Amino acid sequence: MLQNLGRLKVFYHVFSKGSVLSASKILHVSQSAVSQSLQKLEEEIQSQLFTRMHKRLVPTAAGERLFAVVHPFMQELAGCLKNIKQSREKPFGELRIGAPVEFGKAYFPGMVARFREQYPEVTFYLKLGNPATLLPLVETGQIDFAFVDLFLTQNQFFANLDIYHFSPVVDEEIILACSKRYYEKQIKSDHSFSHLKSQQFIAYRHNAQDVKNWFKHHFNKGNVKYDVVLVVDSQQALISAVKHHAGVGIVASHLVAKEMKEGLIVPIHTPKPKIINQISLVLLQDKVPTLTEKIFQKFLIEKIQSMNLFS
Amino acid sequence: MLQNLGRLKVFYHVFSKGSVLSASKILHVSQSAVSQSLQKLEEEIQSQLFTRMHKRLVPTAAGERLFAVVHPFMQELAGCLKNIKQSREKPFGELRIGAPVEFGKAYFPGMVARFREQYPEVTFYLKLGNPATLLPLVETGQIDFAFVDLFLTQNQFFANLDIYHFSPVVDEEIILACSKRYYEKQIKSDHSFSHLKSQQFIAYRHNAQDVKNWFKHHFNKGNVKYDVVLVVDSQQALISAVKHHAGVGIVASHLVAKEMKEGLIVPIHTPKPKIINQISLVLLQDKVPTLTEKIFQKFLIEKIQSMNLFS
DNA sequence: TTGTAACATAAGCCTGCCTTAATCTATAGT
DNA sequence: ACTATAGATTAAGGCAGGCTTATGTTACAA
Repeated sequence: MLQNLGRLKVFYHVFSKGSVLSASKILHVSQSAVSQSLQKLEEEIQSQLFTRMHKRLVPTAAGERLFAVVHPFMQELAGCLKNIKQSREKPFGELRIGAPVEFGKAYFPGMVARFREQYPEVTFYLKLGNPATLLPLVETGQIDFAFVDLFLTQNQFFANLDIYHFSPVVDEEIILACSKRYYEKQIKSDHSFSHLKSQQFIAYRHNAQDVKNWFKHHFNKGNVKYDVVLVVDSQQALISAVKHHAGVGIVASHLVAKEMKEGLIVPIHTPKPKIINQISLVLLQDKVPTLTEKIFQKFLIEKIQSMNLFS
Repeated sequence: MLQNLGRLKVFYHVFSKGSVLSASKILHVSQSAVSQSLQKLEEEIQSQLFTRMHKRLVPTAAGERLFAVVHPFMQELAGCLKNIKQSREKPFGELRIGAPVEFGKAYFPGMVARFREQYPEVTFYLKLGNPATLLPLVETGQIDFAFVDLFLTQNQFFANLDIYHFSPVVDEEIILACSKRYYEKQIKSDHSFSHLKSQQFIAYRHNAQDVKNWFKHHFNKGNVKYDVVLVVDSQQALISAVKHHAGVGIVASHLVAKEMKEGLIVPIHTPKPKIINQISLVLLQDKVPTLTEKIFQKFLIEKIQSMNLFS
């Protein structure tokens, strides 16, 4: 490896201009400085880079070879620095964002599209997943920030949560729901634990973690085996199953607001307060957000809150 | 443009190792020096490149972007320097060579093949042309050296011939020749100027510069208009034309040695000494030849001379 | 609580880069 | 032929900037 990269810059300009003097003007140093730098470089790689002709430097094969490497780099570097610089003045570049699957699927494409209307130079990388997958990505800088919901996975253990900064974005009401027909046939207004625990459940995992969480909250009962009749990978699928009377399931209330109004889907309440699933923006505690990040976060939060999920 | 490229090297290692300390070990400087360099760099581009976490640096988007440019460059640079270095120890890389058309066509392919058997890491770029095109390429470093013959174009004017170094490689005997049948029918042993100048000529240019040079040498007569019946672009074509009794033409004697021995082609002599076309190796006066160049030049000259063009 | 590991900061030294000035040399101009 | 000029190299010395040592800070482990 070369010990002094700075001399490559001198070489680059000398090669480009074919002259020490004009290079020295570009570099704002004396021609002597350029001459000396160049000699040091040649000494270092122990090869002539130019043959000295009167008032002119003619590149040797080694010089040509080196320039072929340095030239494109200088171009790219200049472009890269320009990008970094201009992303301080106006949003620019790729934003790498994590989000829960439902949240991401439901809101992100539209948000991104609308944001890009305003800031067309911003591109996106969207990683969907649960906190267990997203937080490590935030920690290692593989994504810039993430949205996470804490309910469905709230009982999982995360070490070092204090390296993150959480800011609540929106609250979802989490309910246990079933179709009206299922309710009338199976629930019959009996909201006791012993009755409810024997229902047929639609869950997101085979272990029914979401269901367990719901019962833990409402009855303070854990470690119960529930009858999971269907495992789904999305709330939309769950809602569809519920509509078809397949059983009861956990869902964000705003996603079934219409169905509840029409009486197709019925929430199952208990005396305990509602479960609120807090969706938070999470970023590294010490990270100074870039302009692009700040603007997009502001944009996204405003849009989401203006949608008023409880309406 | 970045003012201090050296700091990129520090950045590169810090990014690679994700740690100031381990970068400092690689760079053989103190941990503090690395820390300071990095801060200077961030200051210079006015963007954070890493978010500082406890005992760890996590790259930001800007850092990732910069690394994406610097990383491939460092790889290529290392490779390039390795190449340059090893081309000091054994022949390596591309040789860019100029040669006269005939000379190049006749000898080069075989030479290159045989050389590459011995030094397979050497590749070639061969530019065929006359001195008027080759010398400027040597001067501007676009080819490393060239072989030129001076006879056919000897009367052309070249400025600054003293920036080149010429070393004779081989002497060709240049003759005026025709077929035996043409000789017996048209020349009839009359080698006088007045008789010869009225023959039918095969030449390499419309202006018959080669023919003019021959008459200038043998009779000291210039500025005569000759009857050029055929213009060819190669000695092989000229030889073919001569064999078919089309007229007389200038050719290197060794190219028609066999035909002369068999009596098919006849040279036209005069009392003046033979014309010797000296083929020289030409390189820039001040250029220190690389190992690859020296070895190939030696190889080529030995091969050519061992062929003994006058045999 | 203490110890430790890793990064940041402070202060001063010293290397190495840059400047100025002189020298060299090929070309242009008279 | 003589001089002037322009561009490169060489030499010497000043000084900025990078490096080192020492200290501060902080989170994690024991």
